[in-house]
Amino acid sequence: MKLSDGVEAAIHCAAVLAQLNGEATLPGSALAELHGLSPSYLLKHLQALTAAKILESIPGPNGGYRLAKAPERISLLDIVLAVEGHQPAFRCGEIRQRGPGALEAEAYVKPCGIKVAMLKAERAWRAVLAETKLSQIVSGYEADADPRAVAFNCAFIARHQRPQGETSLKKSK
Amino acid sequence: MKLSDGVEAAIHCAAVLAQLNGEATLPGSALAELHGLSPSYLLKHLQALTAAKILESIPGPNGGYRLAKAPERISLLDIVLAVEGHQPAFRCGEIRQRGPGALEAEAYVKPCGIKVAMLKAERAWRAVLAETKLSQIVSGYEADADPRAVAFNCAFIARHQRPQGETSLKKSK
DNA sequence: ATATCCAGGATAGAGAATATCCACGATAGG
DNA sequence: CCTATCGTGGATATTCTCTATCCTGGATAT
Repeated sequence: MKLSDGVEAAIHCAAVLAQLNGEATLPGSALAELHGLSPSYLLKHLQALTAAKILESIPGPNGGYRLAKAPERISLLDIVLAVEGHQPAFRCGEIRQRGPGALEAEAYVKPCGIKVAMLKAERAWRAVLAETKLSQIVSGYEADADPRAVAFNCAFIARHQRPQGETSLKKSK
Repeated sequence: MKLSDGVEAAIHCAAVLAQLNGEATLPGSALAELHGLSPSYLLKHLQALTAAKILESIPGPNGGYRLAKAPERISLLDIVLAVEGHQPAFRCGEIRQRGPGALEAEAYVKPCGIKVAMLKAERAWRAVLAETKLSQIVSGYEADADPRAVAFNCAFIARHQRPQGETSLKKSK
């Protein structure tokens, strides 16, 4: 069992976008550069997050990505499901209905006990992810990470973010 | 994210072996036939369970598999880890150490907050699996499954199990 | 000795995840 | 109106794991 690598990248990106000012956006290429990831591949995951209404995308020059809602309302589960899909990790193949001794399909009204137990464990996993919000990740980062890393991140965001709404400040460089 | 199919087969097999009498064993080929699975492939998973000390194997004619300990002392987590390996589902790629603002490795003493959150969720998943014992799966099966299926299973086991310890009863067929 | 069974390595094949590329539509700015 | 920038989405190649099978060798009861 393995979560796809895209999950990690997606959470990191969402955490960065949570630090933008107001309606500002950040282009996908900047997110890729900041994390040292391939732009072409990262865009796929950003699109998945956009389709899941976690991010918003603004096309055109001065466009980019931003969060679609407050970081307190985005959970890690939202992000994981957007990237990984909604299928449970345990897929019951109904082995009990195979082999000699198999009965008609109608005989299997009660769900397989093994499936029930596995899905119960998965619900516990999802519950923890659901109560962990993006805002907690961000404040944890700002509190625990090396101040130099935080400062660099902050400056990088300030340098690349695009203010939205009106034609306003000129980018200094 | 997806659990390998072997997990489902392994749990079913363990549940069947839990229904054996005393020290009796059941050959891997019988387990494969009972579940309608390929013997060659199922053996791989049975070997993994044996290596994890969940099953015991007896070589030679009259040999086979049996549980290595009481079903109350075998959890679903034991089986899942034996088949899937002990690596967590979320592997932190230390994305935070990549990209332009990366610092020296010594600057990252505190673990990544994202990793911590993901592993916490995984611990919750494992905790539920750890407290679900094979004995519960078996009694749940005997209580909920179609009586005909239970009877067939029981008869199949009686027909194929191999009593151990002494040269005793002759198999009727 | 022989037949039965498990152990474990070698080896394909299938399918998913990873990684790129390109044509297209949208939009801000000149 | 033209152009440069940016996201969308499809097509494609590559890599890797899981799935599945086979075969040799070792152990053991008859």
